[in-house]
Amino acid sequence: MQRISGPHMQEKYQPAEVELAAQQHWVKTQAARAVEDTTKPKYYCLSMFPYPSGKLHMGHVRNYTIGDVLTRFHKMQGYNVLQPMGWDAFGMPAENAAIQNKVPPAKWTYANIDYMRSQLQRLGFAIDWEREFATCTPEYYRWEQWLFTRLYEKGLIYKKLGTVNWDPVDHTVLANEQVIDGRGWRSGALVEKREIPMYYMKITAYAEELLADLDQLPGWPEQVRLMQKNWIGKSTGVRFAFPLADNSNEKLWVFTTRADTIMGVTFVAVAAEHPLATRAAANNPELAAFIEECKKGGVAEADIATMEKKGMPTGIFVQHPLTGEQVEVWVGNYVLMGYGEGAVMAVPAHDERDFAFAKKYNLAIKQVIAAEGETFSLDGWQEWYGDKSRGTCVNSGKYDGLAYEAAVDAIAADLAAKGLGEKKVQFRLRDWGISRQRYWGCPIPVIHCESCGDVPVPDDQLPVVLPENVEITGAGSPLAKMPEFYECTCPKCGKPARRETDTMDTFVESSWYFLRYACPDNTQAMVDERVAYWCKGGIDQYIGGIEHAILHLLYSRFFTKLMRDVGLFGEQKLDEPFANLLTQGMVVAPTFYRDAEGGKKDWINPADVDVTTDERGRPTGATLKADGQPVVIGGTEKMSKSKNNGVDPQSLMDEYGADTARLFMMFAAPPDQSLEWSDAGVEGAFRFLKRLWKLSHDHVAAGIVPAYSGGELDGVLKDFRRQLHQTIGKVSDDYGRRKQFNTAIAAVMELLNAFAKLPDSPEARSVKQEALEAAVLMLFPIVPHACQALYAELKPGCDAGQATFPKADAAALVQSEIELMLQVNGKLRGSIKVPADAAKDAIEAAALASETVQKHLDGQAPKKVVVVPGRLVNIVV
RNA sequence: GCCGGGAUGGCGGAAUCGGUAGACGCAGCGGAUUCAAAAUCCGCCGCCGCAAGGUGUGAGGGUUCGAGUCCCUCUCCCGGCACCA
Repeated sequence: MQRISGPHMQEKYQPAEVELAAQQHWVKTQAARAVEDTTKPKYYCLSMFPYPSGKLHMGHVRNYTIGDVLTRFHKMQGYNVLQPMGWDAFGMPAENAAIQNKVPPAKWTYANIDYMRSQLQRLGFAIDWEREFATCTPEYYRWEQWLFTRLYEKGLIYKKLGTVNWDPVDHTVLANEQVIDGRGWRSGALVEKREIPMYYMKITAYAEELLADLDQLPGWPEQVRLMQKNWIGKSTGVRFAFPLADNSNEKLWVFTTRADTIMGVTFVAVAAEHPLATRAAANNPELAAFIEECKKGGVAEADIATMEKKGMPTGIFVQHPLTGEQVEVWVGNYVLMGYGEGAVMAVPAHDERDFAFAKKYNLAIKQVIAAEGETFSLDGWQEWYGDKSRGTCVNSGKYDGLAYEAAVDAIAADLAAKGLGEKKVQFRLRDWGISRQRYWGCPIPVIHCESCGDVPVPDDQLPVVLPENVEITGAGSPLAKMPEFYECTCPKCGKPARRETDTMDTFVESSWYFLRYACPDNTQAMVDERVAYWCKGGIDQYIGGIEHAILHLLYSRFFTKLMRDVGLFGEQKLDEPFANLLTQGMVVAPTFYRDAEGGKKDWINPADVDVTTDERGRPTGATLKADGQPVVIGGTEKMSKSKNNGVDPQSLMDEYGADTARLFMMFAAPPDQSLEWSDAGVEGAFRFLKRLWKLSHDHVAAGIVPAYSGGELDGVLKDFRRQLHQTIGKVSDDYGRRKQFNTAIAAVMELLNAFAKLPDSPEARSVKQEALEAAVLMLFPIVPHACQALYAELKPGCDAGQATFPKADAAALVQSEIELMLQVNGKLRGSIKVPADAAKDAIEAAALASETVQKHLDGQAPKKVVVVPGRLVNIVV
C-alpha cells in the first residue's frame, strides 16, 4: 500500500495535501462502496437528503458529519455499512429562482446538485455515490406515480374540497410561508381562503397503527414519539346531533370529548363554510358580510388559533338532544370546517375558549360541574372549570353526582337510545392533501374524462413526464397554461380528455427515498429484494433536523406501511422504516445590525464585524470592519439569509480543510443541541489537529517501535495506560451508545495532554506507540483524512479505514487504591485514599479517623454515616 | 393559542443511574522562546473575600444524609402547527 503522506513525514500539518491524498486513496480503493453481503451484520446509516438550494449550509455539514462518524465507526466495528446520498429536488425555491433569474427550475436544480455534490466530496464523507439520485428525474418519480395509481384503485387516495390561501391579485395559491401578515408576499393583496378540489391520502386509515407502533420504536427520542402521539391525537368522545328546531328532520352533528358537560350547552358554533351558515346568510346580509370576513386571511393553524375570536348569531335554532331546549346556532371564526364536523357544542362554563366567547357576546354561562373546595364565579376563568379529572355533574338532572367517565357513559347511552349519537374514537390527524397548484413537482397521474370521470394513468403510459422548458411567472399554475401538457385522450374511452395539472406535495418524494437507495438502478420495479437486506429491522440510524419530528417522519412511516400493504416487500416484515433516530439541533450564530429607515434593520454578517472585549473577555461592543463604526449586537439565532448571519462552509474548508470543519462541528456541542458558530472555536479545532500531527511527527521522527504488549510498568506509565484504556472504553461508548461526540473528543484531548508529559524511555516509547495508534484510530471517524495519513506513518503499510476499532484492555483498568470524597452534612470537606476492595465499615472507620472529619465533628458523635461505594462518605452531625 | 424542548463561568459546553459542579475547548491574564511579532510551550482562571471561609447550575418553593439531576409554581428563549423543506 502507498504511504499516503510520502516517504518522509511532513513536519507541518498541511490539510490541503493530506485531504486530497486521502480522498484519492478512498476513490481508488472504492472504500465507501456498499455491496450486499450476508456474512456480515449490516448497518444502514442514513442522513436526511438535502434540498439542492445552491450550496451547502452549516446545518448540512453538521448533519452529514454526524452520519459519517457513525458510518465509519460501525465499519471499524465490523459492520457492512451503507451510507447513501441523494437530492430532494422538487420544491418551491426552484420556482422562485426561475421568477427571479429567468433560469428554468430544472437547469437551476441540476447545477446546484453538481456544486453541492462537489462540496460533499470535498468534506470526505464515505458516501456510496453509485446509489445517488435526484427525485426530479422521471426514473424516480415514475414509481411515485405508479404507487399513486395503485393507492387510488384501493381507495386510499380520494378527492374532496380543501381550503387553500388564495391571492386574488396574482390568481394563485400561496404556501403558508408566502402569506405574510395576511397578505400575499409578491402582490401584497389580502389573502382569502378558497375551497378547491384536491387529492387526499387516507392517512387516517392508518392512525391507529401509526399510534400503536410508536411503542415499537425504543430507538427514537421520547420527545419525538410524544409529539407524534399528540399530533395523531386519539380521543374518545361522543358524536351526536342537535335536531333543527324547524321540525325539518335535519340534524346538526358535533363531536365532543366533554359529553359530561352537555347539560351546560348554551349555544352551538359552526364554521363559516358550514352549510347551515351559508343557508342562514342567504337572507341575512349582515351575516353574509361576516362570513366573507371570516374567509379573509390565511389557513395556517397558528394564525387562526391566535386571532381574535369573533362570532355572529345565525337566527337558526336547534333542539338540545336531551332537554329539547332551544339553542341558537352561531358562526364562529375559530371553528374549522376541516376538523371533525365543522361544528361544536359550546359549554362556556367548562371550556376556556367558549367562556371568553360567551363573556364577549353576553351569552349564558351555566355551571354543570362542581369540584370540592372550589367556588364557581363568572368573574374570570379558573383552571378547574375545564379539568375533567376533578369534580362531578351538577344542575344536570339525572346525571348529578356522576364523575367524568360515568357521566359520559350515561349520556352517550341516552343519546344512543334516541338515535341521536354514540361514543366515537376521533383523531386529530387529518387526511393528507397532496395536490399542489405548482409546476416543479411530480405530476399527479390522473386524466379527467367527461364520460369516464377521473381515470388513473395506466402503467404503460407512465411516467407522466414533467415538461422542463416552461415559463414561470408566479401567477397561476404553469402546467394549466400548457395545452401540449394537459390535452390528452381518455385511456378508457379514447375521447379527448384533460390531464390533471396539479403536482404532488414534495413530502411525497421524501416519504420513500430511503427505500429506493437499496435499489436505485431497478427500472422494472419501485423496490426489490435488496430492500430486504438493507432495511431488515429498519434503517439502523436516521439523522436529521428536529424540525422534521412530525410531518416528514410521520409521512415516511405512513408510506412504509402503504408500500407494505401494496405488497412491495414480499415476505419481508417491514412495518417501521427507521429503527433509530437522532434529531440534530440547529446551527446558530450571533447577529449584528444597524437601524435603518422605517424601523427596519440592516443585518450585518458576523464575518464583517469586530467584537471588542473588556479585560475579562466580556464583549463590550462591536464595530463594522469596513468603517470602524459601531454596530448593534443582536441575539444568537438560527443561521439564515434574512438575518445575514450565515457562515459559508466553503470558506471554512478553503481556509482550514475538511477535517477542521468536521472536528469543530462535532466538538462544539452534542448532536441534539443547537450549535453556536464560533470563529475562535474553529481555530481551536485546527490547533488540536496541528498538535496531534506534531506529537505523531515527533514520535515517528524518533523512530517507530512495536506497540506495548506486556511487562512491568512504573507508576506514571501504568497510570497513563489506565487512562488510555479508560479513554478507549469511553470513546466506544460515546460513539456507539451515547452518540455524543464532543465528550469523545474531549477524552482524547485529555489523553494527549497526559501523553505530552510522558518521559522519554524505551518503555515509554512502546506505550506512546500504543497510545498514538489508538488515538488516531479513535479520531478516524471524525477526522478521517489526517488520521488516514498519521496511521500510515505509525504503521507503515496499514490502512486506518480498514482497521478495527481499538478495544479496552481490562487488565490495564485495574486500580489498587481509590480516592473517596469526604462530606460533613453534605458539604465537601476533604478526601481519603482507601484500597479499592475496602469493606464498608473499614471505609467508615477511615473516614471518621481522618483529620478533617475530626475537626468538623468537634468531639460530637456522628448522627449518621452514609457510605457510597467508590464515591464518597457523608457524615451527618 | 396548542404540542414538544431548553436555560450551568466572559463564551461553547462537561457532570451517563440522586453522590467531588464547571471536564475539554475558546476568550482572558502571567511567564518562557523571539531583535520583535506570529506560531509554539508552561502556568493561572466561577463569584465575593487579604485570608479563614462563604456562595453558586433562569426565579421561587419542596422531597432527601445529599439536588444541575426528582416534584410543584413561574419567567424567558427555541422547534413544530398540516402548502418552507
